[in-house]
Amino acid sequence: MSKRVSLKQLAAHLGLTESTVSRALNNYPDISPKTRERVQEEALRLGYNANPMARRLATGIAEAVAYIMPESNSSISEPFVAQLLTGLGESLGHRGWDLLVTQSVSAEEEPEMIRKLVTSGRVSGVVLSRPQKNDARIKLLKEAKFPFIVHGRSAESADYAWYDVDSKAAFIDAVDHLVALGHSRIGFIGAATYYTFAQMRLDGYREGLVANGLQTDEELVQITDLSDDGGERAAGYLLDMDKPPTALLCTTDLQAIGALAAARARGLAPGADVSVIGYDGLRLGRHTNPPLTTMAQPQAHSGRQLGDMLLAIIDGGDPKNFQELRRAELLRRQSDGPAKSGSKKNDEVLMTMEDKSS
Amino acid sequence: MSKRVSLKQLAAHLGLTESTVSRALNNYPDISPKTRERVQEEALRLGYNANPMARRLATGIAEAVAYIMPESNSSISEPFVAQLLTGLGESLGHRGWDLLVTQSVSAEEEPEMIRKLVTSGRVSGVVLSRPQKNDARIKLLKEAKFPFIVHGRSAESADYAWYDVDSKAAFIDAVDHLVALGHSRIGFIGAATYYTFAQMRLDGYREGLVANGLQTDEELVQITDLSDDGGERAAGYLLDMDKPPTALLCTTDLQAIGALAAARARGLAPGADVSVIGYDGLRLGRHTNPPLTTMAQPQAHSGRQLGDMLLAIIDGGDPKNFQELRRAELLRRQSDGPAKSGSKKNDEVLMTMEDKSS
DNA sequence: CTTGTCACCGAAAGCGCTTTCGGAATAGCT
DNA sequence: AGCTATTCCGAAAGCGCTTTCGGTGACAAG
Repeated sequence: MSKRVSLKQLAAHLGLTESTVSRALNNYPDISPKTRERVQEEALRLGYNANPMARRLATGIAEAVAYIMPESNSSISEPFVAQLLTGLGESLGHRGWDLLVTQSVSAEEEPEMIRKLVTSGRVSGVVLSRPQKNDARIKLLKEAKFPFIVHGRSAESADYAWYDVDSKAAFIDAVDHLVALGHSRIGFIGAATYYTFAQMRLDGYREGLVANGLQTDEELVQITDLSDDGGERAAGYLLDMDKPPTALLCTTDLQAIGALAAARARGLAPGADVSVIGYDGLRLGRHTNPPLTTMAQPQAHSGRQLGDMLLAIIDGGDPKNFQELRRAELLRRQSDGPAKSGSKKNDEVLMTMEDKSS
Repeated sequence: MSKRVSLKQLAAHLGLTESTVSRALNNYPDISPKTRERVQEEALRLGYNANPMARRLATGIAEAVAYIMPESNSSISEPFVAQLLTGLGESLGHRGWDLLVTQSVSAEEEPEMIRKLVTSGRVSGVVLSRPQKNDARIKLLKEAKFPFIVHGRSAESADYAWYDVDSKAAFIDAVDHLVALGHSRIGFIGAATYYTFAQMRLDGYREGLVANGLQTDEELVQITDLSDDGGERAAGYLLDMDKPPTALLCTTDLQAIGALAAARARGLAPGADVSVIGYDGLRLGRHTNPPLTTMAQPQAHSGRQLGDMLLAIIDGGDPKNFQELRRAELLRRQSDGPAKSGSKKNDEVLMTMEDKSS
């Protein structure tokens, strides 16, 4: 195992001062190209690597970024963490920075945790996810003028950096789609609306109804928790109504999967007897019964994107310039279909749908 | 925002030296209880927190641990990362240590990455997952005498720390179960056997057959990749044989989910016409068609456990003393059932099964 | 009253880097 | 040749802690 070689040793090898060597390695302009090259070659040869802690202490730069994991009480609360972390790590890796992962013990202590993280100087920036509408953490970070970026948005999102998918638009699209299929009585399965994403999806649902000239029956919106069980309960309630909805729009795929179960349990075939649409585009939706139609969000490079944006902010960029809104797309599998009532009308509609997708 | 207060300032407030204050805070025995208390109170009052980088530089302790993420090319390759990270973070949090997440760009560069991680001094220990049978990283870490723990095992697992589930035993159990259901022609869907877990599950399958006096038909074992698609392909191949197996044992739930799809595509009802058993105990298996029977591994506290064990090793514990083997348990849902041939015999068997589980 | 013994705190030297500043050598100009 | 302007490197002071080592005062023992 190669022993660690210090700056001092490297300098001795070269017959130079530590300070000169340091500046040579850091590309200071006051070092002659010749010695710079000589130094860098020798550094490579000896396998020199600056001690990060020493550098961080001297420069005051933590060279690290923290990702705040969303509370994982609901098992698969954030289905894409692994992917996200990979992307973040990739982005940070280019600079040789570290990716820290932290989570709050409880929601109440989260602001305090953030404060500690910020003042401790262990990180140069923070990535937040699943913000609430009025998120104390965001407020805190803004006041502290600490670099951060949010995966998602809060109610006031004008003056900080974020990366989000326009789930409101997605839900409008979903309603449009269902209406085009002949549905007029559409149920909504939501989540606690202190989460911005939950609120936005509900807003999209409502706007979609209005845009299509449909009445909004408040009985049809059920707020529950973000799990399959929650979806199952809510769907059960809706389907057991006297005049049940013919379609169910769910805030997450996980809820939608639960809704599928609720429908089947009542002898209803999702896709034929009742339409169920989720949101996320989870791959596992391909294997549900039936395969789940969903609004698929572009997940591919979000981690990479978040990382790059955050780094730009840390470098002094104005957070306001780093806001990116992506769109989700309808991914039709088999849990949606024409409404049961009118048949001729539906056929027409289906054709227009196909036209649309082609 | 509370400005950072330095040791110097704190010392000035107290009319003491930095060194005294430092030792008071670190509970050195040569500080009188009275001043120790006074110091600690004032530190709390002023919100003093030592600069981590300075402390780490001075002590030479990185106060951090790295989790090496498995390559996530197959999307849900490690379904439990979030949970694992939560547990690890919890364990480390008690000490105020950081959790770093890294991943290798490519499998080839992974040893080099590990070497960098170790020599850089950024972490005090490492958590590895998904080891290969002859894992270069483990070899490296052992030679460097660097603290680490493995989530899983390699071929030679005697002299390092690990936490694993006995998937070999699990697969023996699974075979027993299928045999008890009357199956004698059992297919196996595996993964590349350079992964230890893949090899062990295959071993379990084979041993289970032998133990039940069954022939091992090498045609019945199909190695494929760790995805639903892989499972689907392999299952398709097996089910299309002239004399197809009546049961399919899959290395992961994801593969099993694919196998379910393959069966359905051929008009076979999993659970009735063909039995499919997975491994992992993914929650989403509750919602497949039909719900997936699986060998559920105890996942609850593995992260916590790994963290605690690693810390103990970093504290000087002998790695050999930190090896923990857990058992997986059969979680019967609906994708398994009696073999189609003999009926009377199956009924008997089912009764014994129920006895067993009660 | 002296001496030895603790208990307790201060002084100072690091930890391994970065960065400002100044100064010697060289180059550029008249 | 004389002077200023560059170019390039060394000296030294940190960054904010920890930790060893002495040294002072108090106290008990002689």
